[in-house]
Amino acid sequence: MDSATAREQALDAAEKLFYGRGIQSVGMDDIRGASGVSLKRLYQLFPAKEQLVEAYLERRDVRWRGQLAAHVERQADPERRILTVFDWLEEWFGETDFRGCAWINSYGELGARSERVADQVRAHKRAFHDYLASLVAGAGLPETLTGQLFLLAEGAMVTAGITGSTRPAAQAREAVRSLLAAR
Amino acid sequence: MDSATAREQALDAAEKLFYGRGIQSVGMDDIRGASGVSLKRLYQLFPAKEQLVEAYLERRDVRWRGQLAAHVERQADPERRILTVFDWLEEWFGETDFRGCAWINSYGELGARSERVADQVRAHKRAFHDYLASLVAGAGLPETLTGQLFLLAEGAMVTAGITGSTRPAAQAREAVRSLLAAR
DNA sequence: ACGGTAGGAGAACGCTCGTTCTCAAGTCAA
DNA sequence: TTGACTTGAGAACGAGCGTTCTCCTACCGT
Repeated sequence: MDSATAREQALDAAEKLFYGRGIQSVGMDDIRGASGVSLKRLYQLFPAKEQLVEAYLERRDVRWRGQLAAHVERQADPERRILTVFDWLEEWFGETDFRGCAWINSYGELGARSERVADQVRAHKRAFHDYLASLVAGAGLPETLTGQLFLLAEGAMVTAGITGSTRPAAQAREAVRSLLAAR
Repeated sequence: MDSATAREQALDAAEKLFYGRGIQSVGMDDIRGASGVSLKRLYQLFPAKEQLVEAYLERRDVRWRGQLAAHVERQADPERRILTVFDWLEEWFGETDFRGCAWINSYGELGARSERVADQVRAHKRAFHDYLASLVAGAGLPETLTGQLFLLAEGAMVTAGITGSTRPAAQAREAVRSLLAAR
């Protein structure tokens, strides 16, 4: 097994376990067991657990935002695009292994102790916020809407994570519809 | 020192440390050091750490909702009351030791491992949701508004916690104003 | 004064887990 | 074939921490 695939397998296992059970309750030995990558190899690729955590969050960030953007881009109408964000959230919330927002959860777990993780969470949220801002600008809507959409999306993510329901997505989408109509 | 005050001091220390640094990174010995309550006494009062965590979350829940209600009740106008919720959030976000919502953070940390903690978080959020529902009903507004207010409040809490800014409260309040005006 | 109880300080125990080490097996160039 | 190198399996190490235990001191009723 070459380095690149070992790295991918390690990250696949890390993502599944960290996201599903929390970061602190998953040991490096669990990662080894789930990935088939030996401890020695793991520590060659990621000299400490924290770096594996960072790599996990970063890879997931790229994928998460990529999938959202791919879904939204299927819509041509600029105003529809905004609503489609919440359709995508609803699909995500419905996945069987959905357990809330990985970054919000990581922040709750490690935000107070690891400045690197806290920075990554802030960067991810800023990127999501900026993406919403681009959709708002693309629809010719006032900037002030961006923060409101963002809060509704964040509230939906955290609530869906805690309750296990997909309903917050629909509620947020209805709120967005009202906000759009009010203009 | 009698049992009741030892219990209060233990809970005071637990709340300060658990909320400020996260639950898992605070040891029972830290609680002893901060409270002045000996380990023996601590384990008489709370036979295991998990029960101290539960007592911390429960006491904070009662206080948090009590303070919110006390603040809101100073407003007579039913519609103003709804907006006042977000004024109170803004004050809370501005406290120097504010570090996000204790329940959202606890859920991120322990939700996957402790069913008791997860239940307490869900109960707290349900109680907050029901309180908002009572305000909405008191103002004669449609029920569907409740979930939207709730999502805005949750989004504001989580965003203020991550960014350290009070701004999400004002943004959420503006969104609520729009939603109220749209009726 | 004195025996008994409670409480405190902190050592001790046992487990988990991040990280490193050992050792044997496999690989490849010469 | 040989010898240097890499790798994997898993033991070992060391720290942190939840929990319990030991021992000593202080206080209480008689």
